[in-house]
Amino acid sequence: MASIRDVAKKANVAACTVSRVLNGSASVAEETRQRIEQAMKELNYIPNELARGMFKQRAGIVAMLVPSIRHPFFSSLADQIEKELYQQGYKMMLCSTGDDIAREREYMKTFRSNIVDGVIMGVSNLKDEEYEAFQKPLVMLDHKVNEEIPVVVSDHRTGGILAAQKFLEGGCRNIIHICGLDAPEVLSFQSHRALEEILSARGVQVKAVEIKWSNFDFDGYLELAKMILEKNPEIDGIMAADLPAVAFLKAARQIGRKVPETLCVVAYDGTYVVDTNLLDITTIVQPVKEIANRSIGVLVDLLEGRPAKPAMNMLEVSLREGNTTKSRIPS
Amino acid sequence: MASIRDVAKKANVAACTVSRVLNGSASVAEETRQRIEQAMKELNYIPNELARGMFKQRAGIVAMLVPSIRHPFFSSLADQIEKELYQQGYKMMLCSTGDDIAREREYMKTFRSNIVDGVIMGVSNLKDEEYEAFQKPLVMLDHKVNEEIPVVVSDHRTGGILAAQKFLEGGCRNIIHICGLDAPEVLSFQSHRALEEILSARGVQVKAVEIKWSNFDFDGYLELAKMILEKNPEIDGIMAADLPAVAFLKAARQIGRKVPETLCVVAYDGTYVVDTNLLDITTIVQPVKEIANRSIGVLVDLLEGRPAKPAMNMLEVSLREGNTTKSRIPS
DNA sequence: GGCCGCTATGAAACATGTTTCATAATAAAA
DNA sequence: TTTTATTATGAAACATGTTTCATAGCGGCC
Repeated sequence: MASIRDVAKKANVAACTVSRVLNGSASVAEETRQRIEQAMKELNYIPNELARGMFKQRAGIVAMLVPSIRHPFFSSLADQIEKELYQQGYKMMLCSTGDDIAREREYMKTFRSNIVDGVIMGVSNLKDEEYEAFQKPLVMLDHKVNEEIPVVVSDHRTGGILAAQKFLEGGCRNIIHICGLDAPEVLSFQSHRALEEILSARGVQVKAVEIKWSNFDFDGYLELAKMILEKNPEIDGIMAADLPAVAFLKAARQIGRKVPETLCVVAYDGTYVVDTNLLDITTIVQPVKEIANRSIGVLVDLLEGRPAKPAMNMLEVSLREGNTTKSRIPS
Repeated sequence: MASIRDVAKKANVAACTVSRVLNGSASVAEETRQRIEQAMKELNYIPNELARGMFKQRAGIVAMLVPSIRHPFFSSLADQIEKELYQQGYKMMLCSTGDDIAREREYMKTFRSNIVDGVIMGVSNLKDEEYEAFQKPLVMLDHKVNEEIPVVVSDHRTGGILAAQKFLEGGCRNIIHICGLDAPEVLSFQSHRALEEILSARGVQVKAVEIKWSNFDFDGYLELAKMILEKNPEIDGIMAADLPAVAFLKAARQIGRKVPETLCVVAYDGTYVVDTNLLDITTIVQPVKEIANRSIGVLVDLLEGRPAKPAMNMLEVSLREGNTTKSRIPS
């Protein structure tokens, strides 16, 4: 690999002059510049980004940590994030934890070693102190650590409210909510709070069933869905992420439950998984593009020393009405 | 950020001694070691991987370039690749081109600048010379450049043959194959060749319709599918990647075509998209795990200077029979 | 003619961790 | 006791690109 000094030697100048040509950082005589450019071409020279990054204290890479890369929500989000980063001149390092805490901790440690400039945390199972001790710019998704570390989050409370309305309109009395792990900092749990608040007030039962996001396996979801529906025939409403929601629809069909007549289903996320379904699924849609845009906006501002935006970034969700819920109950 | 010299100063030793403790590369007196470890802890020291990589000429990162990160096949593959890389001590940089040649070229240039050690190419729209000129270890997926650059590929020919048999069993006479861009180096096109070879010999029509993998949008596929089915009522067989295959199933239902009675559908890839469908879809399954395993195996051998395996790595596909094809035609 | 200021360029230092070579000190062998 | 081997450690060089500071050359101005 040709280095800047090889180029310098070939062009009969000092290394610093080559550097000046590379960066346009100072004036170089036209004749010298041409000689240097010629030498670079002949040696097929490409500057070593590691060395550059060492000096600049910048790697040009942002890490994103998610529970699973193939999960449709996270792969859609990573896709958008990579596009945003590309536009801002950064590359994306994408890592998954499989919801394994040790792995999350290990990756966080790696990220501190100057190999990335900042991190988007799409998973957060460590203790708050561990995020606070992280000395680089960090953007948390769906998880509030403190007033300092920026968070980007969908308005899950509204998501819960919109879903609750659908269940009420459908006359449902027993709802199951398939959700992520419960923890006060996990903001997506707000949807559950809202759901419970509204529905309990009307005497509707709401039960949470927790599952992990990683290592998702559709057949597992399907079995779970069948079991739940068979053991609890009184269940008449389901809220779940796209994939488990679809599993419930498939299970319902297999055991002969009519949707939406005797079972209302609301999917949560709005990835392409709901689009591919033969049914038109009622869905709470998270604004993936805006989440990516805001996350990278906030992170890059931090990285490049621009004034910090507010730490809390809440983005609107929307309801897409399908026919897995009833529009109005005949009274 | 504390550097190795700060640690050295605090522990009253030279930097090289700290380095020896870090790497266990030479003997250090027990008492000195403890003093150094203490200093590292107090300073919250983490070695700078950029500097390390510069010396070692190794970044510890492998790039993967795909047309789209959210495409289910590529996100599943990237997921497995990341897991394999993790086990081998590498991190994954995941980049997408959106099938844009300029972007692919730009990323390839970036990858040469020592920021990654090697590349897995899940997309390949450049000229062969450009891959040949790339001076780092490279593994191509589904694309043979020459006898030197390693390729990992599914046995698409067998995939085509298996599908052809299903169409013959179902008595289909007019097949449409939705496929990627035609190019002699794109090995996935072998499935089309096989399909055509076998079916033409039996007087069955086969037509290829080319689409791009990136920026896939299910509604677009759905429109395309409807248009094709409506304009060509004679079509009675479809082979397509999971997502467009599902689009055809949805389109068929919307315009009242019976599957499999009057339309046989074979999906190609076998991602979770086929699992989520309410129908049990006949599918040619690519061995994603093996592709990831083999790709990283070959790449890491190259990176670590182990003897090269054969350049061509062909992996078996399998057929998963569902009920979107007919098992046997009543004669 | 002498001083000012600008352009072009190089030498050297720096970013950080690693390695080679040299040296001192101690232990073992003769 | 002297020689040899071994252990522990540091100084300096290296990997590569960037920046600061110094210097030389040249045109313009009074």
